[in-house]
Amino acid sequence: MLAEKNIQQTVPQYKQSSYQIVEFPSFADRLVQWQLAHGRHSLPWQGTRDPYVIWISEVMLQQTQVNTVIPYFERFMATFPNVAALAAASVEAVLALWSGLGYYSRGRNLHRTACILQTQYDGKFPKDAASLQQLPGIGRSTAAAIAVFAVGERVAILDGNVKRILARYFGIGTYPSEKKTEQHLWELAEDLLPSTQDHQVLTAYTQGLMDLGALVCTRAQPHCQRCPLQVDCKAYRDNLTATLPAAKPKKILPTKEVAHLILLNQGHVLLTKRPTSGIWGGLWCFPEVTVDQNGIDYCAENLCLQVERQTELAPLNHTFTHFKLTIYPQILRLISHQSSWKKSDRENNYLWVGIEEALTCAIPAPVRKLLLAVQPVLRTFMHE
DNA sequence: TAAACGTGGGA
DNA sequence: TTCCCAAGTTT
Repeated sequence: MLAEKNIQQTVPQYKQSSYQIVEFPSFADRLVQWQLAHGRHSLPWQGTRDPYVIWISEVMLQQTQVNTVIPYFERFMATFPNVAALAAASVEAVLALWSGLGYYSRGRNLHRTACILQTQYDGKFPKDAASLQQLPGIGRSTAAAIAVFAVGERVAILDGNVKRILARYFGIGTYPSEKKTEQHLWELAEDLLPSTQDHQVLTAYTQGLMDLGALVCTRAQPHCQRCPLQVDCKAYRDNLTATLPAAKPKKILPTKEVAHLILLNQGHVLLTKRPTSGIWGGLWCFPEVTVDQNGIDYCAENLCLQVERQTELAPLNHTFTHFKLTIYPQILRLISHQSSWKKSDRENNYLWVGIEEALTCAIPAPVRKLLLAVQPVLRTFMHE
């Protein structure tokens, strides 16, 4: 068995009998055995030690749930099967596949890192977590995950799953992302690592933390009956699983309002590329103006385009992590015989595209929603 | 260091 | 509806 040679950490209260020494399996041993029997083994990025595959999956999984990631991962691997293919692509092509997944700096950093690997590392990945962590978009926990799964390095991860498991197991009542608590959790995570260097054990252990967090030690209504750590879990003992880990301090989200101008002409829609910094960095969006700006005037003054008809659409609410946005969309149908209408082009960060093609571009989720809402309207126009 | 950075699902 | 937050990193 994989873990039997690794029974070293013990739970003191179980070996205090002077009549017989009962070695109770360590935290790590119980987790490893549980993972092998009950964990996930068939996710699309499992069963390989290819660091490229592991890297892409780990980055996609940052702050994103498995079921959301799977289709994105499949598309991404089919299009960019290796570092060379990713490095050879444009950032825009990468962001197009990232469209809808959120946190777009992840996509930009993925491309940056692929280029760095290609030009400075002979297209290969460094073999240790410390080196991996120097690459854009790879922090301490992601670097550790890649190093464990790819080469079996003995390093600790600390993601949301691990924070929740440890907060409950040790009965830690302070907010896990508060600096001092997080430092403590990193130390615990390192202390709990299996003492072996065995690749398969370290993989099962690391995967076991994620699987336990996702399947058993869930945020709401954890399944403690099925937990291999239940016997010495402080939160379970003290009936605190509902209150640990401590909730994030609440903040009231500010609300912003903007108008989005959906310019239509001859079956095409106008998109403009947002600056790299800020929300939706590097993505194609509708021209955005303040709610008190007149869309028709904006078109005339800034784009030299004459509007034939203006139609307001229902407001669209979109919530980010740090603010709420209400989008007031308006369709602006151009007078169709303007010689200059298609002059806006990629070099100016403007792009006229057919609506089907627009849906394949690097666009954020609300723009996709609006494009889908506008599709039938556009067909009506085409038939007039 | 606190804040920026997306989106969708579950309760 | 509203709130919480998920395989975090960067600035």
